[in-house]
Amino acid sequence: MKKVTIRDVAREAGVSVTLVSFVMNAKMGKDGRLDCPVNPGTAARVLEVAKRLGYRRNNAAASLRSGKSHSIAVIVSDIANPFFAEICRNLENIAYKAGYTVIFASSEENPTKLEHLVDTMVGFNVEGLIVAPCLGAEGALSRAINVGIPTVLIDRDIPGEGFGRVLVDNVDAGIMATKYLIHQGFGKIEMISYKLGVTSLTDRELGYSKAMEEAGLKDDVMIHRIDYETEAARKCTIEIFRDAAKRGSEAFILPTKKLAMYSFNALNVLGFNLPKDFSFVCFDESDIYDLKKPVIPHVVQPLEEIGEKSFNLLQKLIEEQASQEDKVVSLKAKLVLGGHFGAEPIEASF
Amino acid sequence: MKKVTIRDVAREAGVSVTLVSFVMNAKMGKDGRLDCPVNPGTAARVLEVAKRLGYRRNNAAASLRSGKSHSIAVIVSDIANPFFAEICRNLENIAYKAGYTVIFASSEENPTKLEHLVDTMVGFNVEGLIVAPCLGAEGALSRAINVGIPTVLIDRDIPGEGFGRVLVDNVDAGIMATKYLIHQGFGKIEMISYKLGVTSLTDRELGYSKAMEEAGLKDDVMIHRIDYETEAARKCTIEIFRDAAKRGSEAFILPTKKLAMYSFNALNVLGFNLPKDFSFVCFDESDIYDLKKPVIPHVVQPLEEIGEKSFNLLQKLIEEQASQEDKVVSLKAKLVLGGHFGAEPIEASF
DNA sequence: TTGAAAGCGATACCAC
DNA sequence: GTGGTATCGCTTTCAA
Repeated sequence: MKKVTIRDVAREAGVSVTLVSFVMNAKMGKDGRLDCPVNPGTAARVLEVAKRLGYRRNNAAASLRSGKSHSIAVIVSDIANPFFAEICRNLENIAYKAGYTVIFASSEENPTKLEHLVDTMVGFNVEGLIVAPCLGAEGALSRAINVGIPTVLIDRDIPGEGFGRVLVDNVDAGIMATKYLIHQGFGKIEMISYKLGVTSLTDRELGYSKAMEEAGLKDDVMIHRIDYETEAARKCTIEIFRDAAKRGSEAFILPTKKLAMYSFNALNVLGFNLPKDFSFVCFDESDIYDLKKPVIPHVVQPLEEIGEKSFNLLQKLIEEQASQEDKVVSLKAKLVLGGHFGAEPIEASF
Repeated sequence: MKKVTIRDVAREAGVSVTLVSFVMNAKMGKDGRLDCPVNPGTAARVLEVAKRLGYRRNNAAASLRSGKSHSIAVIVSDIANPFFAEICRNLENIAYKAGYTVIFASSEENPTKLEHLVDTMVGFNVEGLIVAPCLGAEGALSRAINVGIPTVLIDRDIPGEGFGRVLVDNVDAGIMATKYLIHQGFGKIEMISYKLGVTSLTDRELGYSKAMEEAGLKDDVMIHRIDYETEAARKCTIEIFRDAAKRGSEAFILPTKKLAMYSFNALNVLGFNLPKDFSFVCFDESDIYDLKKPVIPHVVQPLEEIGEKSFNLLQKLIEEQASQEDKVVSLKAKLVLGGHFGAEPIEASF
């Protein structure tokens, strides 16, 4: 019931605490023996006693003394968002293999909470941070950098020196979605977006506009910007589609999954059908995209790569081996045209 | 760049470390003043210096000394599963309001990893654990209990004394789903499940069998058990439905979202339609359930309640105020028959 | 190979 | 109200 310390183990095994510390921290050499300056017999005894007594190292003490914790923190803006959840999962896997423990936390798009979380994490002596910054995160994250905590930004960019960055090229994603529709023969292509103003969205908008202009469709550019996740936003979407039919719109780009859901709902309510009445290019992943026939084209981000690259970068940063050009990783999104369930997804570049 | 300690603040403010500690831990009283035995002027000076120097408390040190960390750990079996992600989000919200920081981790259904995580968390001096145990978790969790770490089990049950438990009544959920279909006039009702053998699934199977027997349909009970998330499992599902048509089956209960997805896929492949060819009752939540017309009946678990109740129970456990009957919380699942998007979901009890 | 002893940065107890 | 100081459990010299 009460805590077993290194001293208890030392006393019971008849050795010094130093020895116990050595043994407990030794890693297995390739020859299956502990690579530490301890007599194998002694080591074995220590191990046995530690196990018998149920000893567990107190990380707080260890990390207080050593300044290392062998753990990193990942702070996303919403852990319940499958997009982030999947990144977290991959990240955790990679980090685990590298011997790091990952602590997750969710800022819920709340800068105060984010600040609190950063403080807590830094207080835990985590060796680095991977953060999907919410609005207003600059202050807290700059401070983290300033006290020497390596920090990698994912998904959204914010201004600031010293951050590592693993970002998806959202301008390219927007261009790709638009070009695909143009290639399909559509001209009256519109986009529904949020008023939010985060880089991931504004970049997609930019890509859309660019591609339209390049195709000589500048005058047909139409971006509807609705509120972020409110009931009004859902209703607003219905109105957009009601008018769209009158306007003769042919296709829509829905730059987030939620926007796609609002749109499906609108079609349902208005009695429209895909692809008879409109063509869509959606973003992210949804059961619906895959199950519709034909499959709804959707742009997916390389979640696995985001997890992997961000951890690798952070590790380099921690070990102070990151060159200036290592510090920005740009990834490409992919347009998926097929692949419901078992079938291989068909990827396309436009 | 280098770390600012409590001593630096004390020296700079011309007071003792004790004073600084008092001030840094003081909470705001309702009168907007710090409720600690410190001269307000002194306190203000300390606060100012702390801010100017960029002081942050070192949690490792604080928790080493006090044995408290004001943080809890939540370990789920798969953080990328929306079911768990949503629970985590709710949990975090409640805990945050109660002044606790939550650390999330994912065991990836791997008992070794779970053990490692429990050790790390305990090492961080977390004050309690909320765990969705994977298979083989008994050992690690019993040890946690034995060293006095309050632990609450969610989603799945495992044997063992001392755990708090917040579980959904899955037998009831199975009964509810079955009764609904019977009430709709179906008799040839089947279930597709996994070979897995975790309580959440076996209880749903049990509920199904019970309800069928009660309705005098004992001879029609048919449970197909497929492999867990393999390509073979998906294909197997197709065969099940091919045969089902010949057999004259009328309805299916799909006790997880993934099983529902396999089934939708099978219908697609075979050219069957809902509800023309079969009727479904699914589990969990999916964009598809809501968007189909009519909405596909599905059984949902009270995710918010699971988060809330498990934290509350853990807090009681930590404060040693949990009576024996507090330690088991049983929640009911709900059958949702309508409510795509904005509309209020229609709940039914059968 | 082994051990003694000096801290890491807070808190908590006790004096003043 | 304020300050001195003994820990918390571990890692890490440094000597033996």
